Order: sequence, then C-alpha cells, then structure tokens
Amino acid sequence: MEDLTARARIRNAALEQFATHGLKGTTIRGVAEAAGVSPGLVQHHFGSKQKLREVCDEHVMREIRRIKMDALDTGTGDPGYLSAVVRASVPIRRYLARTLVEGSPAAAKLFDESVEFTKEMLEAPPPGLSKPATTDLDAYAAAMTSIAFGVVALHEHLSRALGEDTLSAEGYPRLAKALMEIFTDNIMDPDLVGRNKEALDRMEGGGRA
Amino acid sequence: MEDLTARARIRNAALEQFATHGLKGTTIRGVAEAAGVSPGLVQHHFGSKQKLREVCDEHVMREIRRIKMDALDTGTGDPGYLSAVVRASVPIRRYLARTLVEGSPAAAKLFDESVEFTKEMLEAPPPGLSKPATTDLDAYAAAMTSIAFGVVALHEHLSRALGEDTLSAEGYPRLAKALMEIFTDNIMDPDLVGRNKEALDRMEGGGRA
DNA sequence: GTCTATATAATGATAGAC
DNA sequence: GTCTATCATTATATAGAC
Repeated sequence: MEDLTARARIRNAALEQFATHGLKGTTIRGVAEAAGVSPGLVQHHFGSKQKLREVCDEHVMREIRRIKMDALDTGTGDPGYLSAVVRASVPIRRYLARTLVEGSPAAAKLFDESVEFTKEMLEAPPPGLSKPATTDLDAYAAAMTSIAFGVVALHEHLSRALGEDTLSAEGYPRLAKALMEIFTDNIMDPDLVGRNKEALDRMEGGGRA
Repeated sequence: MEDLTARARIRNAALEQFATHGLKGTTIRGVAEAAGVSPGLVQHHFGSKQKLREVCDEHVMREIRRIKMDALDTGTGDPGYLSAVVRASVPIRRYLARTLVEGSPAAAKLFDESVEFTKEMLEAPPPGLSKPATTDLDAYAAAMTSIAFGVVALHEHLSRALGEDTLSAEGYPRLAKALMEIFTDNIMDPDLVGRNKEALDRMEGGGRA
C-alpha cells in the first residue's frame, strides 16, 4: 500500500490536505511535507496548485462514478449515486464534503448528474420502489439528492452528535437506519401537512426571504 | 439601512466575505475594500482576523437563536431551530453554510443545540406531531437536523438544479414542499425497507468503511 | 526524478500622522 | 476614528544543480 509512485503519494496527500484545510488553506508546502517530498517536486509533477486541485477533483468524481457503475453492473439493486457516495473511501468523502460547499465545476457536475439519475430512477422505479406522489419531480429528486449529500457534507457534526464517525462502517448504518425511519414513519398529521403546505404557498406568493 | 457605524459595516462586509471566500480565502484587505474603508481601520476595530471571524460567528449564531426564540414566543407552532435557520437572512444562511463545513466552535454548538432541541420536541411532540417509531431517538433527531442544515449547506447546488435560489422566498417553498412529500409518501415497499435494514445491520457487524 | 535556492507577490499586523 | 506607510511572514512559482 506504500509503494506508490511519488506522484500518486503527492495526490493522495493533496486530497487529504484539501479535505482538511480547504482550497485556500492548503499549501504546496503542506502537501509536500505530508507526502514526504520537497515543494519543488510537487510543482514539478503538477505545475501549479490550481492544476493539483483539478487533478484531485477529477480523481474524486471519477472514483464515485466508478463505484456507481460497479454497483449497477453487479446488479445489487443499488440505487446508484447515493450509495456510491456512501461506499467511497473516507478520504474521498471528506474531500467531497469540502468541495461541495467550496464549489468546483467537477462537484457541481456530479451533483447535477446525481439529481438527474435520481429523477430517472423515480420515473421508472425498480422493484420495491413506487413512484412518488408529487407534482414537482425535479424538486423531489433534488431534495433527495440533497439529503444524501448533506449527511456527507455535515458528517463532522453528525459524528460529534452521535459519538461515532458516521463515515465509518460502524457509524454509518446507524445514521442510515434513522434516515429510513424518517422516510417510513409519518409523524406529521395530515392536517398539519395541509396547513404547512398552505403556509408555504402563501410564502411563495408575497413573502419575504 | 446604510447609515451604520463603520464597525457594523465592516462586520457585515466580513460576513459576506467569509460566506463567499471562506476563512482562509477572506483577507483583511478584501473586507476593507468591500466595506469602503482602509485595512488599518479593520485592524483598529477588530484587532485581528481571527477576532473578526469570532465576532461574525457569534453574531450569526445569536441571530439564529433570536429568531428561534421569537418564533416560540409568538406561539406560531414553529418547530424552533429548523425554521429559525430558514427564516434567517440570506447572508446569515450563506455564512452558516460555509461555517458548518469549515468548522467553528460556535457552529458546532448551534448544531448540537439543534439536535438536542429536536430530540426534546420529538419526546414531547406538539399538537399535530406524533412520537417517531424509533429505538434510536438520538440518531433520529440528528438525522432530522442534518436534513434541515444540509439544504442550507448545499443551497448553491439545489439552486442550480432547480433554476431558482432556494434561499429566496420563491425558491424555498418549492424545496420545502418536496421535502414534506418525501417525509409523507412512502415510496419504499415494507419488504425493501426490511431488506435494507438487514443489510445495514450486517454492515454494522463486520463490513468495511 | 528529485532537490535546493531564489525571485516575486500577497497577507496579517504594527506604528504613527491627521 | 480613520488613514498611509511599512515590516515580517508566508505563499506560489521558477531556475538550475545533482
């Protein structure tokens, strides 16, 4: 596991640094130190910090797509992107969490793809799933995607609140079961649902931000 | 609205800069320029960049708590933190989105408070709400909180996917209605739910991350 | 491929004039 | 209170030795 080329070690170190310190907070020097090489070598291999970040971006998004396609190919009944995000390695998910909020073209594309994929799945549901009762499937699919990516983006807070790492094989199932319970039990009275929808409609009309 | 003290204008400009560029990406010079003052004046009023950020943090969290208490006092049947986050001004929510992922003691405290508040609400549900059917109320409350904060954290992606700003009075109701539909319709067969839970239990046992 | 040395730019922070 | 000038630090990026 440690006999990687220097280039690969640098990229992995950069992945971790970008995930921890963000785009601006990550330095060539920091990456070099974490990878056990000189700052000059980082420049030699990747040219610039911006280029290094693009390589990391593409690697992360490609990895998530790869896992998604694997799951679809092996026919595990896997819902696709959502579980691909879940199955990705911890560094990949930590990187994704940061990048989703800092913003990057690659992360935006992945999110959009995921919304589109979810929408298609809801339009032609696989066995065990039925079509949602909504007049706004775009919003429905986007909201679902947001929930799946949101628990990754906020994993640090969730882990602290639950006392265990929700990116780990121990903590994640606990979180996923809770999410499934939220989706399956109906704790809101139909009456309350109706009133809330009316309130939202009023807001859509002439409310404030 | 524009006859604020220079100190307040600087803080508001800093709020916006931190939300847009993050902690490391924000510069004293950038804040000064946005506020229309000299960099020296920023230092004079706040001493250091770190101190400026702490002031912004505290201001944002205090504002969200204030809105929460207002909603509870006026007895609108408001669920508390969740809608407080929603009702906060756009700059406040943009700042919160960034800070939730970059991490700060103040944001962590707000999240933890929100989980605790949600848990207490679920233990003694107000009219219209019933107790959730879960054996893990902590995870249930944390997951609910994560959904509410998650749509704020990912508002940029949601807005792009939906073609309108989900932090605005037009875009938000659309998203909220979709979320309510997700909570109220049950698109998963009980059979599939059972199988998924079993799969999660197996993962909890001896799976990988 | 890998390193050291260095040029150049940007940033946080201080000092002092007005 | 507000500004300009300046310092010390740290960053990216380049050049060239090994």
